Amino acid sequence: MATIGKLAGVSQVTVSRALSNPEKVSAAAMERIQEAIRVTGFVPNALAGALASRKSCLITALVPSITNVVYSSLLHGFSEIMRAEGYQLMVSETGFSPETEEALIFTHLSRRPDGILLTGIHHSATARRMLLGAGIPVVEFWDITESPIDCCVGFSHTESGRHTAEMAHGWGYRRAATVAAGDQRALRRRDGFRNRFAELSGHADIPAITGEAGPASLQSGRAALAALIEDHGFSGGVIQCSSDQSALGILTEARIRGLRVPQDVAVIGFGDQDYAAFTDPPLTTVKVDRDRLGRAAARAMLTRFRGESDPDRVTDIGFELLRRASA
Amino acid sequence: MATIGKLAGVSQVTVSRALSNPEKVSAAAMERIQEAIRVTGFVPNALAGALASRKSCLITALVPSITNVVYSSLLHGFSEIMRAEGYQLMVSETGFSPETEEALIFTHLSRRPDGILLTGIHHSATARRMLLGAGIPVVEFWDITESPIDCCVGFSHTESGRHTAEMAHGWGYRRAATVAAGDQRALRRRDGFRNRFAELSGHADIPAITGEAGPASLQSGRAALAALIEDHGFSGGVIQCSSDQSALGILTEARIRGLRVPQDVAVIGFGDQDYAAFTDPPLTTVKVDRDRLGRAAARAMLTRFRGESDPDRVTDIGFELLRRASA
DNA sequence: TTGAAAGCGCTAACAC
DNA sequence: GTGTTAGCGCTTTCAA
Repeated sequence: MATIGKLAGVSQVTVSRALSNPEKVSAAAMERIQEAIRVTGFVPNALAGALASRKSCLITALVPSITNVVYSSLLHGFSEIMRAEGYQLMVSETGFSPETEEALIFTHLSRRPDGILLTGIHHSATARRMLLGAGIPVVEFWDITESPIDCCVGFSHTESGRHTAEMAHGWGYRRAATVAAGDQRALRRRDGFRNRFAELSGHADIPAITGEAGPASLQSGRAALAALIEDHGFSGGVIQCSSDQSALGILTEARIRGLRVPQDVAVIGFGDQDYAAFTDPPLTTVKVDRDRLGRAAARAMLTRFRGESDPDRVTDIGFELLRRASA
Repeated sequence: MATIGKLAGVSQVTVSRALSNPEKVSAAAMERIQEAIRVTGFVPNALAGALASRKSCLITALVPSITNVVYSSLLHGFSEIMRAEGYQLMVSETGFSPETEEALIFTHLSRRPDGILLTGIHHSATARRMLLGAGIPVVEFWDITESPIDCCVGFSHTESGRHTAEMAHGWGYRRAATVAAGDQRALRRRDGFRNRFAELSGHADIPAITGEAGPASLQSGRAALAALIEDHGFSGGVIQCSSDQSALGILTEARIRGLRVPQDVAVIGFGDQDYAAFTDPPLTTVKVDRDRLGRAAARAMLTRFRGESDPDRVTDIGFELLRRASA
């Protein structure tokens, strides 16, 4: 900046102002400064700027996995809004591990972000302490709780499971099974479903296949149906899956085994992936408006930046069970 | 750090050393420092550290879209290795737009990353100038060229199209069509295919449906087959698609129209998404080892950090046509 | 409208 | 092993 200033015949401070408060610089000086910038290819150092102004224009996000469309599409919507406001996003993957999350929160906080976005509402005690100590907006998304660190926007996973059970029971299903990935939220959807379906149907024996924490794959869905039939004596009914991926696997395995969907096996997925409407048969699934969620999370953060008093701490964006032909 | 020092009875510099060169600090001092850190919940300021040391431990990446598994899985592999070496990743989406890319390169460079990762080999002149001026490693991935900015790792899209044409012709197909998204690389795969297939079959009329730049969707695939049949009089043969997504759309539309795959319509996708082996029929598709690509890109960058002389400028990781039942 | 001075929180180079 | 000094490249006051 000093160099630019020399070239333009002004001081370094004026260059700084030209970049951040253009209206406070005379047109003549402005022109010479811009010319000097063009000639030199000057790129300001945002690190120094952030250090001096205590504003990094950086938002940090932690998600379990970026290859999972559920999270990446959320980040997409979120970052789109934040970028329009001048904020950049730094993302890391926790791989569904609380320990990794804790370590990453420390690393991220050391970059002095203006805000932080976290997945889910369960964080280690140390993590909570660091977050609180950082004194920046924290938004937890994809789940809700009455006691967020700062604020949260999402929906109740337990409720989505319960609702799925009620609808399935309403459609006449009397037998059920569940296939879930091992992560916190998938398990709560599963439990919500099992408890409610048991209440309604009077059958407490609802076979459950539980995978590892981590992304469910089509393969794991296929294996799950095989296990359900061969190891658990599952002989028909509705299967609640924790993702559309595993639901697609079940559809595939069912076809290979000559089972009719939904007559012999009915399938309900979760996520409403873009292919869900085009599987054979089309997948009945729980849809969460991820675009809206991403935007709501961005709005919550921006509201906090503006320092508005008494902003909403918890935003429930709900879910919707889309009935298609698979159940 | 000064506060920590005071609590531990040492100077601020010793605290700094305790964190970055623990071996240069006495065990006694170390212990008191760590205790003070624990008590205060101190999180060092990486911004200030980066400013002073001219090393940000930040890698910046630009991809067209993070919701596209092709790119996100690459980032996943890349960041995994980089994180193990102490580097964090900042990602932004260009949305397939060169203008956006240029603007983002400027923004990213202002954060003084230690290296930058770009998608593809086509960048604006201004972008190239900025990149060169930054004096940091630049790795371009997902494509190759003889004249990278710094280095590139990927494969030849034209060649993958040509190879697909040769194989399809070898399998006995004599008629073809293409369905491509509008981005640079999809178009080169398409052109490679069309040129080679025309040479081999002697039929120069290969109907081509070209979409917008941006992610192809299942829907666009369905629409493409409809257009092929209704507008282009396509009456059978093999269809080369620029993604598995659109290929799945074609499979879907074919089933709805009562067309047999591959007898009436044969389909070849691109990407080998995780569901490709499980569609009905399983999808013949071009596979690129994305994990390997991500790792190769990371290795290229790390090699440059070590300042090794004469590192490989271009790494071709190739591709593979997986024949399944759809063609 | 512009500039001078101070300082953001750290690391690098040197002394002790 | 530890401390002192001098910046890193900006923004923020304050004064002119």
